[in-house]
Amino acid sequence: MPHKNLQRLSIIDIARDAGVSPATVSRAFNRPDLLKADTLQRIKAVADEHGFRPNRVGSSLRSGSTRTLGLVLPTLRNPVFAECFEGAEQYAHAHGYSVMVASTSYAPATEAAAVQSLIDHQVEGLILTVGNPARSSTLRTLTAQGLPYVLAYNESATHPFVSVDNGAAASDMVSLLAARGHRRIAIISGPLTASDRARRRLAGARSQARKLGLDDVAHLPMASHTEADSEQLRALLDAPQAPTALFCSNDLLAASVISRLRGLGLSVPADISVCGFDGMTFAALMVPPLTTIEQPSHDIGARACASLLACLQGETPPSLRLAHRLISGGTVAAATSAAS
Amino acid sequence: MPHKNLQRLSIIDIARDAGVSPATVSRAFNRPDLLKADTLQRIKAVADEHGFRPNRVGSSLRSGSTRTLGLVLPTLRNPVFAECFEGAEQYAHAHGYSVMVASTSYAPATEAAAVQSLIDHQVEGLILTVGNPARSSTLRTLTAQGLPYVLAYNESATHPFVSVDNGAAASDMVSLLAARGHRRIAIISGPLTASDRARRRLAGARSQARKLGLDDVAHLPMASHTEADSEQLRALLDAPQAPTALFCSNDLLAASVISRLRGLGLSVPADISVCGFDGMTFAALMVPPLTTIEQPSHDIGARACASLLACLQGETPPSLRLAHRLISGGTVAAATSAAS
DNA sequence: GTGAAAGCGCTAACAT
DNA sequence: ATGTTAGCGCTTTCAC
Repeated sequence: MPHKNLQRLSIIDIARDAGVSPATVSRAFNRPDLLKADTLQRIKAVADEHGFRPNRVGSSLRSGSTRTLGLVLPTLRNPVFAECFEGAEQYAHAHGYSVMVASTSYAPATEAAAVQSLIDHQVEGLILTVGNPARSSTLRTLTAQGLPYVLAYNESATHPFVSVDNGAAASDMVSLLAARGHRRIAIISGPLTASDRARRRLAGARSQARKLGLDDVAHLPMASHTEADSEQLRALLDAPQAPTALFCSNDLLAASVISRLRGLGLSVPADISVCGFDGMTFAALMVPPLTTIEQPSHDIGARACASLLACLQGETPPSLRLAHRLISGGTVAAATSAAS
Repeated sequence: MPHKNLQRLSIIDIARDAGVSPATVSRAFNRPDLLKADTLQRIKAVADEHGFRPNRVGSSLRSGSTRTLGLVLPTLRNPVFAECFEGAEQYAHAHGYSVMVASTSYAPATEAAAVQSLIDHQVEGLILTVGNPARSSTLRTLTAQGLPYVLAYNESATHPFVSVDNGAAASDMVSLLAARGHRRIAIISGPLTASDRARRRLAGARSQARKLGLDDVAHLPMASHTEADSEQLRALLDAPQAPTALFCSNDLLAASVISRLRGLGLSVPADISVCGFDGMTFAALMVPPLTTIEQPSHDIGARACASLLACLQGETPPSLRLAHRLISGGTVAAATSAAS
């Protein structure tokens, strides 16, 4: 049974008890292959007896390696990012790394602080989702420091990333809506300045709408990324030439839109069609299930982690656009005659 | 503009440049009040010029304090736990602490590994949600090590915790159902062995059902915490004396149940009533909104963190049962004549 | 196959 | 108000 060790033991104590030098104890944990079998066994026995485990702080300081990665995400309350975290966490653990997460609430100041805190902790690299890679001072800081990083969800010409092709995905969704007979589509998003992804999705949707000869795509930006405003929705739908389909730039927002529409007395998809983007697990449980674009979030996290670890090996892994998948749920119906 | 500092600077380099001793640079960052204003300013200037920040690994090793807490949760994909994380993270940051999270997937082995990893990182204390506090070997390890910890969501007679009163909350829900005329209620849960919370909720519901003279509460345990099985549901509802209301032990499961019921051709609440437990933000966006018990998850995280920090000060904060709130959504209707 | 010794970056007595 | 010094726990040449 383990002794109560209030005062933590060190490698030196174990060395003394096992009748070896501290260096040998160190080897027992890091390069066990270098030791004679019975030396190793004796050391392990003593260590176990005391419940001893090497202090990573000492180890990190001496070796200059913390084997810890940083992960910076807007919010874990969006299940999409939570999945990404779990993907990254699992991949990291499987490869001997730990991860420290920080959430930024989409605020650049919080983002900068989070990254700084992670750097202070001597993380060896970062995975992050930022508002806009092109304007991110955080990213410039990282480059200046020479600290490896990989973006997740963001796309960029100048920074390494793992994402889906947001433009193509939005385009696919517009094609689906068009195939269902919708010609007047509106995009609902959060603040564009805080999300280049929403901007890319908007651009992709508009371009495809033009290509298919649909009406101009209206854009309704909300103050929040995840909450729709009833008044704005009502105004949009009361106008002449109101859209028959609402394409929301994320699933949480889509759920909010559907809920608000119901408050306005409209039913989805009977009165109006709605779709989202993200493919959070929950979307499939909605009644009816949400029509959306599924992003492989777990994989985005895992692959971003893989890329980052490759960076740490001195490689320069390519940016990745993983496959998205259009999930046809029950919130998009065939367009009927003009609504009012 | 910051120089490119590939080779990280140390306090000694800054000291040399600023013409002071290393100790003074250390004080500039930790006890700035001890320095003469212009010494401080000079040091800060030099540090800024190089983008220097003290290495926390060195600091932790020397001071014996990492100012980092561990947080161990079943899964961040349940938004309830994500909110808890954000509550803890915010509280910790506001008090100068960082947090390392780990998710366990409800697996005891993963839980043990996660805790060990956190201990290796020399966290100063832990907040954790375990399957069953009474049988948790992890908790025994922590006690043996003398490492402070606070449970979140769990209730226990022997371990410090922050939660709601699960039994009372379940009892409230049963009262609501009874008031709506339901006399045959079934509880749907995940595996009970993996969640003492589900067990407490079941016990609370049963006790209240007896008190109100309702029929015996049936219990239908699913293989997963968050996914309902259609066959099991069908069997339950096809039986004579089928329940008119299904009380699910968490919101994710409730959403799954509602979705499966729809697959069986049943509509909620017209054909059958369903309610959940957790109060995840998303529950309010469901159509109709889910009837559930709201737990103050953000607060549970924050208060658990506060309690843990109090432990670190040598205090012994009391366990806390925070207030829950019954949210009457639209998934519970008045019971009609016996279903079939 | 194992030991001795130096030092990673920092802080905390203890001096002055 | 600031400097000197020792050492936190560990890894890593370099010996033997």
